[in-house]
Amino acid sequence: MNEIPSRYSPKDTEDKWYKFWEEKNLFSAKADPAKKPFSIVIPPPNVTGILHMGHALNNTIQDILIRYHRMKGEEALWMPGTDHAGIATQNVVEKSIAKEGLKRQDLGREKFIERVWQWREQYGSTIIRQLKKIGASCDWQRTRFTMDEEYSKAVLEIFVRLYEKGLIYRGSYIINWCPRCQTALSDEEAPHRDLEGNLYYLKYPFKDNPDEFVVVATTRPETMLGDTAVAVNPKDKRYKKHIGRTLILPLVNREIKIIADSMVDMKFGTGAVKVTPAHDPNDYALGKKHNLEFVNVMYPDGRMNDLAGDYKDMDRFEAREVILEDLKEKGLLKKIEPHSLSAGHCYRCHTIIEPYLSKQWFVKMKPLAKEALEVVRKGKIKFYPKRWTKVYLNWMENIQDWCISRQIWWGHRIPVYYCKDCQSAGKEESVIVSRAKPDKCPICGSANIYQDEDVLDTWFSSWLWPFATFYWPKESADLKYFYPTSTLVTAPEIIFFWVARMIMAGLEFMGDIPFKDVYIHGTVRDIEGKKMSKSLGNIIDPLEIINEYGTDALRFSLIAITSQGQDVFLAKERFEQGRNFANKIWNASRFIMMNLDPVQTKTCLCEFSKSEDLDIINRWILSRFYSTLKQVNKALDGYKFNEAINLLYSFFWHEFCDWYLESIKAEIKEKENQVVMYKILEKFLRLIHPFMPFISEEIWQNLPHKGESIMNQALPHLQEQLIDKKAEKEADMLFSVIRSARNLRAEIEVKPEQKVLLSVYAHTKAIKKLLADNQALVIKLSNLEGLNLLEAARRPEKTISDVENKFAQVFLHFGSLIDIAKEQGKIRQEISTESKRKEAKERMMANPEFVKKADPAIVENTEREIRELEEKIKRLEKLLDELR
RNA sequence: GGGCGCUUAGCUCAGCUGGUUAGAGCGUCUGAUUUACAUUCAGAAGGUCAGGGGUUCAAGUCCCUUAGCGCCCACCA
Repeated sequence: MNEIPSRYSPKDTEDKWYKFWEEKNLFSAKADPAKKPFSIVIPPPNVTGILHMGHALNNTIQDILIRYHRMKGEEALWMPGTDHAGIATQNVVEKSIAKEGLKRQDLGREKFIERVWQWREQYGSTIIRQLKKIGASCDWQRTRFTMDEEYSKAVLEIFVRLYEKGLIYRGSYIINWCPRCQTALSDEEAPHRDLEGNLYYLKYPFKDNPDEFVVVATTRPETMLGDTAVAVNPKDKRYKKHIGRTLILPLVNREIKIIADSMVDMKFGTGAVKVTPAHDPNDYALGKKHNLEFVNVMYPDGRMNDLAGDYKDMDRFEAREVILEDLKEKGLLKKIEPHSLSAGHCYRCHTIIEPYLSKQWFVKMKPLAKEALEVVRKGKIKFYPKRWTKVYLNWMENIQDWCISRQIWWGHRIPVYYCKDCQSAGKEESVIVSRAKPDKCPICGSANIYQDEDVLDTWFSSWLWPFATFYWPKESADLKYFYPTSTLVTAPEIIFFWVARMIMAGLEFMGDIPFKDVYIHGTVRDIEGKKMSKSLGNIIDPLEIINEYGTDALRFSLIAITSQGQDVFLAKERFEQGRNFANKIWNASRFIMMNLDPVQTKTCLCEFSKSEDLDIINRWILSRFYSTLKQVNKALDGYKFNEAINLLYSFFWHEFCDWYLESIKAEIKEKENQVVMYKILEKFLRLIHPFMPFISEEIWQNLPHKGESIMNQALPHLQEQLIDKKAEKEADMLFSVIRSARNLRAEIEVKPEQKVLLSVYAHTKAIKKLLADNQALVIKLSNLEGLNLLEAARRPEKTISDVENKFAQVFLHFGSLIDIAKEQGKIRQEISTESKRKEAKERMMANPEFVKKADPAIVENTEREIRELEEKIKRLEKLLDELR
């Protein structure tokens, strides 16, 4: 066994085991009525995606849950797949063809979409390969894509059903328009960001008196070209007399009226607001109400159009500057004030959104939201951490209709057709909503029909993910078995986009919630708290970490620093802890394997069923293992991953390695040591496997074992009878004497190789017996020449004492005379600290309220502590006396 | 304008339903290398739990408040 290298090398093991798991088909899940289902649908990454730390965290958490439940004996399905990510993907492919000097319009719709599919063939599996690198145990044979034929059918089905139910409508409204992507966006896709801008005060002259003005304030002066009114509050004394008068809109010389509406805030700006119904949602409402003209002055790409007169073809921001210049020249720019405002930004390209009037398709959300609110309010769906519940409810309560049409090519084309003949006959626009392309117009019978050019919002397909991945609307045994899924693991950014909508879709189309628990993890940030992004250059690439430290190290460290739902501040050095831990597991296992008699691994622990059959150290470590197991289970069931992994870490390193293996080292060939160390290692590997799948498999395969892979073994079964609090206490006592000895050695700088004599006066007979029974252990671990158990509480000559030990007075024999003053100082210090503690406790006891109201166990505890402190102080005083 | 989170050791953070002397990792300091692991071991130093007020027998923990940092939502022209 000497050929096992002394360092764990992830590169030699990871790909090997991943391939093995795949070949053995160990990730696959089937509906099995005999087992409890556990299912997770992956938040489908964009096909354009490459793995970042957020993915690494998100998918590590899911993999831990899946592996954990699989090993618990449940039928665990992790449904993988990718999202076609309409705008993002189209942008990427547009960039790629731009290298050939092409625009998508040059290719035409069909050819362009062909190119996107080609692109997907070539690069679309990158993210999947990368997920495999982090150990994700998805059922890859089920991998879905939101543009798959079956999936697309589900998307159209949903559209048609919602339309038939009257929940989808088409209409002209002010929507969020990205002039760069040239498409409408939903409100969620246009997050507001603060901007430092200006408030411009413009003078609009009266028609009947050009020397008289109304001053309006605006942040977007370029939209003035589309003004069709000026509004004032009817209660505003300043303007009351002007209501109904006509103004001449400067630069365009359009006549516009002053109208009155209570919506106008008298306190803002001048109290008079220019009304641009085609370029502002508020103004749109005013326009509708007051029957104003809607003048759209921009092209879809953000340049001014022919209604903008001289400003035609200028970009909107260029036009702003020129318009201001021109107004200034005419003396119509009264002043400019700095003004901070916020504006929507395209979530794909960060361009400032233009509120834009256009005809789009919408989903009525209020009816869908009703039940989605109920299921969360009633706790049928639970958020972890809980606080996200409120965020969800708040959004759902104020839900707005959802703009679902996008003016791009890549996506599910809207299943709506129009009849050209009807249109040219000037009839009401005929809308044919159909799952398949109709042959002829149902009204006029003409075959001259065409499909709506728009595609659907990507999220309109994502919200079906928990059931469309099971080939809904077909009924299948899998859908029945695995739906509703168990847990959804995602990031907070995605609650509105996806989580909320999945809940609505699930309830509407499946008649049931899509998942029971929603675990929201934090955002991965850099060490300064900034979001990791390419443009900031602060990315830590998970693949680089895997390369340098190993996947298990990556997973360990990510999980260890992620407390429930808090953002993760990441520095590269954090992965050293994971790497070191993997190495520790490796070396402890290596040590065990080098000393393992394979015959003994067949021995059942139950041979030592009576506790006295095992020595204290073995009883202790077994108890500690099962206590840890119990706590880990509890932590995982409550989604406290960091707690679970920290428990495993400190158990293995600080208890199993530092104390247990060191304790049994000299007698490692003893049968009981052989059996216990082997059993614990093997069980520990199973327990750590969900967190660190590769190293656990590698070692487990090299240990004597039954079964083909650790990943389909059962989790260690909790053996309550082996949790032995008495053994834990006794081991603590032994360790504390050993620690005392080590401290004293350090205090007087005894050379490590120098053996010294230790005298101990145990506070109770039980402790004395324990020490007597385990002399060899204490001697070994403190490097003593002997252990002298004292009959009386008297200081032996030329010794120093450990004043802090709770269980015994510990004296280290020191060859020459000791520094009496120092020893006295130490003791006095301790007497003083302990006296203060005792006084504090006595004050508590003297308080009748405490005795009356506190938990009796606490009171009893306090009393006991006072007694113990009293005894300790007495002992210390005696020690001090003896020094005189 | 609302809402949420954070403030605990030099750094990054745990700390659950209030109850022993508040913990970890990293870093620092002392010592150790024929011994499974220097990616290691033994030990040490380091904290008025952001400030103020309150509730309670008892507050890092619950409530109020102030300040700083961060995030989310909102039709502030």
